[in-house]
Amino acid sequence: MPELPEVETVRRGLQPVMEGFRIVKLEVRRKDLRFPFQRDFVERLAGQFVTGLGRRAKYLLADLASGDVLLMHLGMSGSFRVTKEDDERAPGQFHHARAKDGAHDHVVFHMSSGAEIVFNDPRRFGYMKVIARNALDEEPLLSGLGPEPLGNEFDAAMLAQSCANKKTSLKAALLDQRVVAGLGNIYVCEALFRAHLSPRRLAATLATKAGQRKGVAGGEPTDHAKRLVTAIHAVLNQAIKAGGSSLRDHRQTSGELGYFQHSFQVYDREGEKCQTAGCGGIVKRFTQNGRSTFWCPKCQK
DNA sequence: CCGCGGGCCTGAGAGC
DNA sequence: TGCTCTCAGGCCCGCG
Repeated sequence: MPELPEVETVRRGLQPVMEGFRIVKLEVRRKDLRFPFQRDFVERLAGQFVTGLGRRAKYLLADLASGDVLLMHLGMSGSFRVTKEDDERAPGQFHHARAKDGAHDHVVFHMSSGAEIVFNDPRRFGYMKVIARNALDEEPLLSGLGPEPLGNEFDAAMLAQSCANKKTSLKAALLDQRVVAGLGNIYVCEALFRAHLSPRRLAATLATKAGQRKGVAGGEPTDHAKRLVTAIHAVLNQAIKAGGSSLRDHRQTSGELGYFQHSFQVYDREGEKCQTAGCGGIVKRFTQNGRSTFWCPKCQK
């Protein structure tokens, strides 16, 4: 479930207890998540010093002093919870709460910082994999990813160009991690709403006719493409500031809820009045490529 | 190559 | 209460 803002929130929560510390002990409580763990997974991580914690799209990447990188993905229901081992007996209710879903606590990192970091994932669509840093460029999980939506290289011209030859809807294009990496169903709906663009629109309409024929980078972005990039930036930055969105599973690593869900304007708001000033439309829902789309047919064109 | 639909899992909530 | 059905923030894979 986590999209870029949730993953970034998790990264910021883990960084202070992982970066600059050693993985004293690693518990792996099952043989697989989405994929089986590598045979040497534990031995390559146990005792290792973490030099940095980064993010690429919806992936977390922990750099190790050994030259390996630990790649982590939260799937739909993955989460990390941090507690200090030294205040372990303080919150009695904590142990109580943990016993409740302890069944899905699959991986536990015991850090030299004194932190205990538990990865919980009921649906097990998440996964972890250790890769040599110098083989990162050939890693199939990462190699197809498009630009970071908050990175410098992502702009209207680039978005228009990568949409120019697409035969899908704009909604599907934005969910395609090869076009832009990190958006998911919620933030695509929200960005399209804020840009007043229809999810049904053909993706290729973001480029001018000339740009579509040429298919050249730096070609001709339309005002629509500019508006969309602005909306994507805005919604992601606001969501990160709010600690992400907590619908079902996502929490900050401290256990606190994110609160961007209160700022959704269309997602999960079917039947509500459109929030665009003076619009008066009603938020509708329909299915596109097997996913729910929420939008206002009146002001999104 | 591209786009789509199925499948992977569990749990929450609605309706009966 | 409990059963059945639908749906969920993602992404890999096989098919046409």
